[in-house]
Order: sequence, then structure tokens, then C-alpha cells
Amino acid sequence: MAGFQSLPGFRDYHPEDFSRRQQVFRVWRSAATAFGFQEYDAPVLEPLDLYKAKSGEEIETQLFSFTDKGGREVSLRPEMTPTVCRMVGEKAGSLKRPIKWFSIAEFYRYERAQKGRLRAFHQLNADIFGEAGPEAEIELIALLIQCLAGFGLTQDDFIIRLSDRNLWFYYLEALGFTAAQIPAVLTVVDRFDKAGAPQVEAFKPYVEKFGPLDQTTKNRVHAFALQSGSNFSEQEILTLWLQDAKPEAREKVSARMADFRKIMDGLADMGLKDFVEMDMMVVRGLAYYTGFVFEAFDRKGDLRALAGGGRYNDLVKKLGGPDLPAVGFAIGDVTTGLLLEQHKKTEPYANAPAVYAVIGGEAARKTAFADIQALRASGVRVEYPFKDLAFGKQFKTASESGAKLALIYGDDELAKRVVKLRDLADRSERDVPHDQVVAVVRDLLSRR
RNA sequence: GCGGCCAUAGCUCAGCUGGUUAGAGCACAAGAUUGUGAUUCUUGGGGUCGCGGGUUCGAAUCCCGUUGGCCGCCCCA
Repeated sequence: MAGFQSLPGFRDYHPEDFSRRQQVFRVWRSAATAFGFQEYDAPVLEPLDLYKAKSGEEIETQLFSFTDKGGREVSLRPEMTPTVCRMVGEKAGSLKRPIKWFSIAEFYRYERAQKGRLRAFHQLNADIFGEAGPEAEIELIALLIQCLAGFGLTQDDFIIRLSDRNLWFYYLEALGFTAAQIPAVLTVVDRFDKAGAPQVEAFKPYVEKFGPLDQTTKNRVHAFALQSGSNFSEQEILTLWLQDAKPEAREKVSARMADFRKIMDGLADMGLKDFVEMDMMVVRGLAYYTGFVFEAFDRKGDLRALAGGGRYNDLVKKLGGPDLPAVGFAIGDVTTGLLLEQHKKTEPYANAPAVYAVIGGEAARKTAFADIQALRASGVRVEYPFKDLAFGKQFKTASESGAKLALIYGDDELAKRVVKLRDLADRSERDVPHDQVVAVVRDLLSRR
């Protein structure tokens, strides 16, 4: 059709699309609620500075930002984290700890759309504030698993990869990298699985910035990134690390490994062992993460990340709030939807009334309307034809609508002060006294 | 921001190397059928062939541009 189209990367939700979206939201919401998270929402439009403060100036090219009529620099929200940090920061003093919040909301990013990525998309965001220990990570990762397992997906379909930026910092410090260089190295690590030959291609961005790097160091970084698996060995990691470490730093690393083990064991105790594995290759793009980071991927590996999250202990303070530790994750609807389609976990679209009223004429319509309204007011979904139609036509429509029952209002029934009730599945019929129709229908429907 | 492929009805597509008034299936609607439905038959609505320009006697078809979609690169909070 010529004329107006939706904007690139934005979607119309026709009823079938909308019902699928609702299925996703339903699973997410019931998971978050079961885990004791409280739902909130926030403005779609925020001051541009909120995102610049968190992510730096460069972010602006990927924001839906503009100047409003009052001259304010504003942006559609590209994510929830800064907003929720502000909200929690404002009231942190009066909120019971731990603070466990979630939202399901739409976000907007000015990027080129491609598979699994659009300009407008929905995310569930779940965050825990006020808990510095790894117990918060256990809780969140368990919730993330439920947000996917709730669709019937299993450990054969997706995997959570857990990593720790602190371990990376300690290790890279030990290798002699400066605080300025470490983020660049982590960018390199992020590229390892994409860039093919890691020692050559992947280090390019680092080398361009800080000059050449000896091959031994490159190999060590790569070896550390390869630490992975569900049965990771602290011993191996410590050994690898210790060969480069100053003795006084060993305690830090041991404590970190203990926390790592605690998360893995906690999830194993919940029966979720097979959903999680260590993977030091995961570092996550942005620099504000301060500890454990994790991502969810499909097992086949042909989709982009399903979800991502981690600890950001400094962000609430950075945005003007109190010093408040935090962990959170977000899971998106686009990639999740692709995964559900791949695994045929989408619910079939259902749009059937419970009752269809077959109406024989104008006199019958008056009686039918009274019952229809009474049934609807009591919550029963009832449909009826707007115009007078042949009975045959009406029965066909009733059948095709998927209704369980038909109520037949004709001259014969009117004369006898009854309504004929037909079971559309087995085609049985019986007369029901007119004043009992609502009660009988409700009773029949509740039995199934 | 860069590159590849694509664009005909609501959906899936056909339409030959340019040639009358652009087709099919599905879907939707009406009728056969004013007291009983899943089949069937008949009929109908719906297209400026994504948009703009060019070549030509003539363009859905060839050329250029543009918009949108899909896929990849950059990025990915």
C-alpha cells in the first residue's frame, strides 16, 4: 500500500503480533514477580545529559535525541539503567534492602536495523540495589534463566556465560598494563571470537592506540580469555594468574575466585548448573561494569546475545545518588522472539469467544441483548451478529468463531420463554429457561 | 556511516527476450441457504506493479535515482 509506512526499525503490532508480544511479557512478568521483584515504569523521554553522563559524548550518534520546544536537549530512552539508578538513588534511604525492581518497557536506539536488532524494542530490566555480595548475582542469574526457561526452553537451547571484569583487571595489571590501557585490552578480548586469529587481527585496535605488544603477552591474554566451562578449575586459573602476579595481590584473586565459586554453587543448588558456565571471553562493551558480567546466548550460536548484565557499583553515585552497589540485567524481545520461533515455543494465536448468540430477528434481538450484556458483565466473552442473517449463516459463523456454546434466540424459544443452548462441539441442544441462562452458561464454562 | 540482495492484491507468488483492459492460490465479503455449522459451487471488493525520472510508438518488464525491507561490516548500553 502506498502512503504512510512505519518508520524504519519500528513495528506495527497487529493482533497476532500483539498476542505474541503479550505472551513474552507474561512469562517475563510472572518470572520476575515469582522472584519477588517489584514492577516500576518511568518516562520514555529523558534529558540527554542523563545518557551522556553515563556513557560519554559519543553515545549521542546512537540516540533518538532532539531539542524540544522549550530548548531542552532530550532523548528517547535507549536503556533503563540510568533512569532506575536515578529513581532508586532518590529514595534509597527509605527503601527496604535488598531493593529488587523490574520493568518491561520500550527503548529506542538510532542504529541500522538488522537481524535481532531494531530501532524500537522491548526489554525486561531487573536490578538489585544495596547488596554487594555475590548473592545478588545468584538471584539475578536465576531470574534470567527463568525468563527463558518459562517459555519451555531448556539448557540445550540457551546458556548463560559468566565472567568477571575484576579478575581481568587484576590479571592485566599483573601483566603490566596501565589503567588507561586495560579498557582497550578488554575491547580486544571482546573481539577474540569474531576476529579469527586472535594474536594478529584482534589486537589491532590496541596496537593502533598504544603501540606494538610482544607475542608472549598477547598469548597470555588470549589464554586467560579461553578459561571457560561449567567445571572451571580455580587451580588452573590461579596457576595461570600466579605466574604473573605479585605475591601481595594473591589474596584479592583468591577472594574473587571464592565469590565466583559461590555463584556457581548457588545456581547448582537451585538445579541450574547446566544453564551456566564460566567464560572469560565475556567482558561486555561498556566500561561502567565493575565486577561480574554475564550474557545469555542461544546454544546454536546463530543469534546475537539474548540478554546481558552485570554489576555496576559506581553508577548510582556517579549519577548523583548515594554510594549504592547494584547488579542488573536486561533481556530483549527481538532476539528472544527469534529464539522462540526457532524452537516453536510460540503460543498459537487464539481469538475465540466463549459464546456466540444466534438471533432470529428484531424481537429476539431485544431478549438476546439483555442476556448478552448480563453475560458480558459477568466476564463471559460473547459475540453476536450485528445484522440479521440467515440461521445457517449464523451457525457457520458461530462454528468458525471457535465458540464453545451457541445461544439460540428465535421465535419458538421466545414463545416458550426459553433459550436454546447448543454445544458447538458435540452439537447437542437443550432448552434453558430464560431467567437461568446466565447461571447455566457460567456453570458450563467453568467446568472445562 | 559502508557494502550485497530484494520490492507485483492483506499473505505466498506467476507475469517469457518490452506489446491490448496485470493474473492465480490463500484470506476477506455476498449469494446458493429466513431454524441448524467445518464440504461444495457462484459472484464480488481489493493494485497509480514501492516512489520519482529516463529510454521507447509502447515499461510491471530495460537504465538511473530514491525510499523501504532482508543480510553482513562498524557499533551494540
